[in-house]
Amino acid sequence: MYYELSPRKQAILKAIVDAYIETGDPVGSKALTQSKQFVLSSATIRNEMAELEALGYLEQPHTSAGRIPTELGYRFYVDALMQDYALSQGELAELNSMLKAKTAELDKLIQNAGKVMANLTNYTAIAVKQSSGKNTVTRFSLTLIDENNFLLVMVCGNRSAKTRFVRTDIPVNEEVLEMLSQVLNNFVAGRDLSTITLPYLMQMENCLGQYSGLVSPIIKFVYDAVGEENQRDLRIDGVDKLLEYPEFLDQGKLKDMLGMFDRKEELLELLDEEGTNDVTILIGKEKGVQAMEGSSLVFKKIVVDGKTVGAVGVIGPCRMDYSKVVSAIRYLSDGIADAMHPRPSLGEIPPPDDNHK
Amino acid sequence: MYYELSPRKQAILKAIVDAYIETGDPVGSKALTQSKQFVLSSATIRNEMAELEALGYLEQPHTSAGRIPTELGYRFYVDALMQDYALSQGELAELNSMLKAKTAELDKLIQNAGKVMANLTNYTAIAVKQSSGKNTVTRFSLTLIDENNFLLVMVCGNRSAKTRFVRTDIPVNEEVLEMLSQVLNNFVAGRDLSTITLPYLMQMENCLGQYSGLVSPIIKFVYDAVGEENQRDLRIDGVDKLLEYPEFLDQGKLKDMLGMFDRKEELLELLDEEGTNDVTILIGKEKGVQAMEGSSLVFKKIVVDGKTVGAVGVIGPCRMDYSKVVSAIRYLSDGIADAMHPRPSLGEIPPPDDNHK
DNA sequence: TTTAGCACTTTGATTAAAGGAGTGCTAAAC
DNA sequence: GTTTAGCACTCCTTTAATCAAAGTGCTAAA
Repeated sequence: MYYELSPRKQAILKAIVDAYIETGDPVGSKALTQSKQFVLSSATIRNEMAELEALGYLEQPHTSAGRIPTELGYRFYVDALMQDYALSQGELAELNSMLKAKTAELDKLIQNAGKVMANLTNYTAIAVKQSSGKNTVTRFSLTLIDENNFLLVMVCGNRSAKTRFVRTDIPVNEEVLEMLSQVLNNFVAGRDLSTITLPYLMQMENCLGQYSGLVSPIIKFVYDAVGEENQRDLRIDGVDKLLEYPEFLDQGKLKDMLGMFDRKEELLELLDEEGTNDVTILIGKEKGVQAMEGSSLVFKKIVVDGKTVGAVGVIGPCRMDYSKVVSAIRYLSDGIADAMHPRPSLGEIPPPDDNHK
Repeated sequence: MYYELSPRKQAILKAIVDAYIETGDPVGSKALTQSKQFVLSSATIRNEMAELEALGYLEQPHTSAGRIPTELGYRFYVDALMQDYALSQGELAELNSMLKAKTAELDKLIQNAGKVMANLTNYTAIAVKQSSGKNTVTRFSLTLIDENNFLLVMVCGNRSAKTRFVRTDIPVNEEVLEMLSQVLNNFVAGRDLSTITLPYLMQMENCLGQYSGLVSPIIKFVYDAVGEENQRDLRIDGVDKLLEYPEFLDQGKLKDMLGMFDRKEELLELLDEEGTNDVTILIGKEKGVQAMEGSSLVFKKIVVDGKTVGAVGVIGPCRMDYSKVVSAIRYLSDGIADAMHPRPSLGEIPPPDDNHK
């Protein structure tokens, strides 16, 4: 698809995107000739720009403004034209000081990553602790608190556990809980989380005799817990950075963004983007999310021992300093993975056994 | 301080604040006479307004606009003039549906409280789970996973639970865990979290015989969990609601707010505001926080058994529908407290100082 | 194929004028 | 003494008009 662009067109496109990223003003033919990098007249450049526009890489805000890149233009830029950015000493120092902090705790690392990222790039940062896709329920454990309250613990295959306090109007005791626990384990233990649906859980009701009244709260909690387990913890830092970019002064855009930050699900879906294990760049509405119009999301998964444990990234206007952002994200994501990897020390979560039991 | 206001001045002030809260436009003398509630000419009202301005309750955006309340004006309004707002059927239903969810888990309740609050009031909601300094460990529960792994669950007095996977090189089985659990419960259950220090935990080592090797990961976990439990978790919902109020279109204000939401410490400090146990209203820069200029924070602590376990509130423009907000917050805060500590007639949760086992 | 030249469009900033809202003050009425 | 009608004044907002700047597309020549 891209081969249709002559080297000269590519060079012009690159120059336009670079300039637009830097200034935010539409760039005209004259500005390019003045930058000395082309020995062409503005008229020639105008012709090329007109063709780039016809091909869909550029657009004009209005008849007589300069050109700005379209989503396709940015796409081509990041795929083929963008140069690597070498992080400065100061930037490296900032990133390292965070990574060197003596904690191998993923939560903390990811939390800090967001802050550092927002600070360094001057875009809003996102950081997510991500549970790996396939997960099973290992077992349930019920702990009596008093006759109207017990604690439900759901232990998952990926070494995580969810707890939930359950209040019940039907008095319970150790024996009842034992019984309940067996039924629950028979029904749900060992199953993949995704196969635990509401209708499936309903079947439990029959097995509980006089305690079938307990089933509905429990079903709800199991269902919630399953949902929660699939829910990842998304942090967003530096929301106020959005305001530094005029594209978000339009209050409609800003509202879209803030709404998305609030809801989070949409954002998490975008982060699920499979594919590459390197930095992923989503430009504008590429993935069909309306609220992303005019914005780009750049992120990289954090992979430890072949498992995705989270991701860090940045969200900002399409007119984003991609090369710097990509370098920073790559460095940070890899750095966190490194920090997580070594030293199996006390109290840490052990690496997953291939089989237990 | 307030006695200097004649009843008529108070009525006029109230009418102005009410009108301004509703429309957001400065209100002039004519508008008040047209509202039929005063049998006075606009000239008389103008005189009163001029005096109210001299006293510091009103101000004019410019020479020939109407008047708007000053911070002092709002203060007097909420302290003395504001009428109670009766929540509508629909609003009550919304609040109740959240409270009725059969979970006594504070985290979830507070999480949902924020969402419901933002939705109901149309202002940005804040919800904080505040560990009261005083929290106790109710009990421990150990669940075997396989001979080298078990799950440690710590149940706290304030209805929260922490879990941790423990891997051990010393093979364990149900009996060992039972024994461990007893030792743990003897040592730690019922104690205030703040009294659980590292040296104290170390003493456990002696009681465990051949399993004393297990103690160190457990100690680390308990210690971590205690720390985590003391951390306050501030959630902010409905940030995009800010954009519905023209006072935040001024991008400076908006940036201040978003910055404050990002940092959180400042906000947490404001929430620490002691004093009343009812709804607290902070207007503008009253507490010396620059970023709060033009904004108000309304919140109420959630108190269970005399202990503050969190708070819910709302943040928005000074021109806020205080009466509705206050009603909603009061209802929700009390409702959560109830849900955490249901009526004793059901004989449910024993007060935390009760003996355990 | 490239370029110089030029007419054309659109934006943004500036200015001027008109309209509106609300006030403060004065003097008269209650 | 209080209240009110009347009126001049101030300041904001909107609209329209003008002007300069920026950038383009097109044509014709190099």
